[in-house]
Amino acid sequence: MWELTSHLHMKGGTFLEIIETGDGILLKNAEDFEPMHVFECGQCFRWHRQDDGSYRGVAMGRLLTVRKDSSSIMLQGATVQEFNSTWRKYFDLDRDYGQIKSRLAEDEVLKRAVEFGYGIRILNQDIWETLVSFIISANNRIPRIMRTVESLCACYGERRKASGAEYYSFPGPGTIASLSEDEVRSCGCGFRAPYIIDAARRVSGGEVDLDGIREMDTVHARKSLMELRGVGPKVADCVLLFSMHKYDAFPVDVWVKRVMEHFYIKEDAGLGRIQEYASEKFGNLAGFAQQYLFYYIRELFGRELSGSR
DNA sequence: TTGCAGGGGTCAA
DNA sequence: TTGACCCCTGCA
Repeated sequence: MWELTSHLHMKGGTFLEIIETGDGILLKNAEDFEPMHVFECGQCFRWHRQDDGSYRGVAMGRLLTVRKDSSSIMLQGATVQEFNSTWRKYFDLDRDYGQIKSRLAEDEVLKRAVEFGYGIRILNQDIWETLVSFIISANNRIPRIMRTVESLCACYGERRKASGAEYYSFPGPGTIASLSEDEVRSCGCGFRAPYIIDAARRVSGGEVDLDGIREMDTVHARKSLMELRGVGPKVADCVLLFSMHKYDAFPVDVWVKRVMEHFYIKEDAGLGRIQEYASEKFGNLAGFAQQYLFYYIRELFGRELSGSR
């Protein structure tokens, strides 16, 4: 049953049409949006593929199912109000990815990577959740990171209901600050448990202001994040890119290191050299380039090896 | 069945 | 620069 049409938004020369249906929001003409690419390019850990190919997840405290049919995207469980206040920004829908891709595709390697992961979008995720998730990601693999995050939410998140389904929010810094190391460890966090508790105490106590860090330039924001225990260059760059709109951040993990050495630098290179190279070559699109490259190299060579992040 | 090697960011020595 | 950290997977 279709209801109410229609909220029109300009986006890169085409109109994104937003239609409210009985059980969600339908986005027509949503270009450059492929749920599999968005949710499986390593930027998020609470989205799960369903048997019908849709993805269901909890983000920004809400349960949502995302489904793609031909050229439309269905956001099942969302209202127009939630779309405007939350999902539009979360899915970065006001950005013209077509333009970004054509600029990146001037480079031969990225041309292939962009063709492969054509529907990637960089999500604007909650900063606290992104910080904790990527502290957990250190020395870890994606399936285990997902299990650990779910376990933290199930044990210490808030239990909520939406359209008959139960789900758990991500526990806030105040909640985690009150937990013991054993309680956090028991969720599968391992040696990262003290880092997570330390971050929770400093954030909930006001010593660290995550929103304030987001307002800094990339260099200072990165430095501030790295003052947290368990946050090195890679974790800091992921937080910058996936929750703070710092699109010049270029997270370098083993896969990105491999792809940069193999295709560009042609020899072993340290982190500093790789980031310098990326910054010169991709500039303020470095973060986008990183996502296309990561998805491309991992899907081609890595998936059966590990699933690491 | 068991046990061991390997993977992966950050910290501390 | 290097080993330890926690846990899972793959393979003898």
